[in-house]
Amino acid sequence: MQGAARQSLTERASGADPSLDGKGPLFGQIKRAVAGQILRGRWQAGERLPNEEQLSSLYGVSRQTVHKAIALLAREGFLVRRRRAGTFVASVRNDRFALPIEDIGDVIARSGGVYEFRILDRKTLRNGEAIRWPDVPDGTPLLSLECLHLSDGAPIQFERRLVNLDAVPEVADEPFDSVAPSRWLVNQVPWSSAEHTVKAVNAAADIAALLGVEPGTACLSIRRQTVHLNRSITLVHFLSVGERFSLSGSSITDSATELNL
Amino acid sequence: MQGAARQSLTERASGADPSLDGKGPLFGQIKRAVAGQILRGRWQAGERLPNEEQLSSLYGVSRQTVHKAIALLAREGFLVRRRRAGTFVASVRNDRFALPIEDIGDVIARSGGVYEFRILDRKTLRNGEAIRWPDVPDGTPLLSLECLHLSDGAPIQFERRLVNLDAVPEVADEPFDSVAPSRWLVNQVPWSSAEHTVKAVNAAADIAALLGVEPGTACLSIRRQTVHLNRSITLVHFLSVGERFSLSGSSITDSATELNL
DNA sequence: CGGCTGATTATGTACATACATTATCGTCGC
DNA sequence: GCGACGATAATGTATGTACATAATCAGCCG
Repeated sequence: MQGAARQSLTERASGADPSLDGKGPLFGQIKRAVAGQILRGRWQAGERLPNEEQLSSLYGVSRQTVHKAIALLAREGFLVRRRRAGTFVASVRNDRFALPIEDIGDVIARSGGVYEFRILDRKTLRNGEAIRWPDVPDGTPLLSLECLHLSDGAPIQFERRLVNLDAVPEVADEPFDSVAPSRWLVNQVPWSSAEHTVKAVNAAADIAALLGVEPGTACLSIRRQTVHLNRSITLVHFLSVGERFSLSGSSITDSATELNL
Repeated sequence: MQGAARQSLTERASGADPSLDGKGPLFGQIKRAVAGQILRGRWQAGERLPNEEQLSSLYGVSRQTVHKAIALLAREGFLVRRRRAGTFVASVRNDRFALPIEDIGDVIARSGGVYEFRILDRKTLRNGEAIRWPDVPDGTPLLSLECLHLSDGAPIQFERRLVNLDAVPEVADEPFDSVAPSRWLVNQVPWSSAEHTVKAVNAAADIAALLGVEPGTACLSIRRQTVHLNRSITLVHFLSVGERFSLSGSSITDSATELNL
C-alpha cells in the first residue's frame, strides 16, 4: 500500500538506490540505511561520513531530505556533526538507562496485586526547624509526610516526603484519604526536571519494623527531587524491600527499533 | 476521544503575548514559547493548539518553521498530533528516569580514585552446562568471567559476566590484562538495546569476603543484558557495596533546559 | 436511522533555493 | 617557522511551493 502510492509522488527515473528499502518516508529510509551501516560496523566509530551533497546524490534525494535524516541521527546520538569539518560516527554513545517514573500504585495494580497505602505521619513545618531541605530557603513552609505502601496487605515501600508549600499551596488542603500523595502530585503538578539517586542500604530497626522485615535487610533507597519553574516541588525518599521491589527498564535506540536489530 | 476540552486557543493566545525572545534559531524560539505555555500551565493537557497556519501568522514565521518546532515538541512527548484533528497538549508525559551507562573505571577515575581490576575467574563453557542463560540457545559457547573492581585498592564492585562467543568470537583471544572486559566490550561491540534490573540484596558470605564487608551488607545489584543484531551479546551482573556506590542521574526535558525552568 | 461517500482540513513529506554560521585549511607576511 | 587572516567547505536555518496522507465531517441515499 505504501510502496505503490510512493511512486506517484515523484517518479524519479533512476530509483537505483540499492540500499533504500522503500518503506515509509524517504528520510526514514535514509536514517535506517545510515544507522544500519553504523550498527553493522561498516562505518566505524570516528569515521567521517560523506557530506550531505554526496549522500544526496548517492541516495538520489535532495540535500534537505538527507539533512533531516542525518540531523535526526545526530540528535539521537549516533553521529556528531561539526560545521565545515563534517559528520562523524559518534565514538561513544552516551547511552542512558531509562527507567519509567511510575506511581507505585500503578505498578502494583498492573502486576495484579491489591494496592493500599497508609499515611503514617503528616505535619507542616518550616524548613530548618526539625528538618533541613538544602535546596529550599530556610523558613519555607513544608508539608512533611510519611507513608507506607502495601501490596496485598504486605508492606512494600516506605515513603518520606517533603512538599514545598510555597510552590504547591493546594496540597495543604488535600486529605490524601483516597489518593496517595505521589499520585496526587503527579497529576497536579507538572515538573520540568527530576534528580534521582539510587543506592542500597541496610534497614534500620524502625524502618524494618514498618516494612515487616528483619533489621539489616537490604533495601533499595531511591531519592528523588523534582523541580519546576526553578522551584523545588518535592523531595521524596523511598525505601523498598529488596526482595519485593526492583527497578527495571530498557534502553533501545529508535533506529535500532526501526531496523529490528 | 477527549470530548469537551477542545476549545480553540487562538483567542486566548492573543491575550498571552507570544513575543519571541530573539535568542537562537527561530524554531527554537517557537519551541520555547510553546513549551513555556504548557509548562507554565497556560495550555492545559488535552487542549488543542492553533494549527500550523495560525501559529505561523501568530509568530510571523513560515509554516515550515512552525512545523519543525511543533514536530520536535511532539517527538519529545509534549504534544500529540493527529492529521486533520490537530495538535493537542499531551495528557501524560511518559517521563523516564535516565541513568548514564558508564564504565566503572571512568567513574572512579573521574572521582579522583585509582582504578584497578582483577580477573578472578575465566572459563569457557557451553550454555546449559553449569549455567543457563535463558535468552541464548543451549549449547552456545560462552565465556564466563568473574572480575573485581577496586578504587584506591578497596574493592568496590564485583562483576560476573557471560559473553556470547557466537556473537563475539574475538573475545576468546582477549587476555584482559590491561583493559577490563566491560570497557573492551563497550569499545568493541556496538549494541542496539539493553535491559536493566536494579535491586538491593544482602551480600552472601563469599561475595562479602571479596568486597571486604560483613556478610549481609546491603549491596546494589545491577543486571544488564545487551542485545545487538537480534543476538544477546553479554549478560552481566554487578554487585556493589551500598555504602560506596550509588546510581544517580537526572531527567530534564530539553525544552525545560532551554527555558531555564 | 444508519452506513457510505466525497469534501474538507490539518498534518506529513519532499524538493528548490538562498543565505547564515563556523571550523578548517592554506597562504601570506614577518 | 609561526601567527594572522581570508577563502572555502561543510553544516544550519528559513522560506516558498507542491503534493501526499489521514481523519473528520456533512450530506446523501438506502
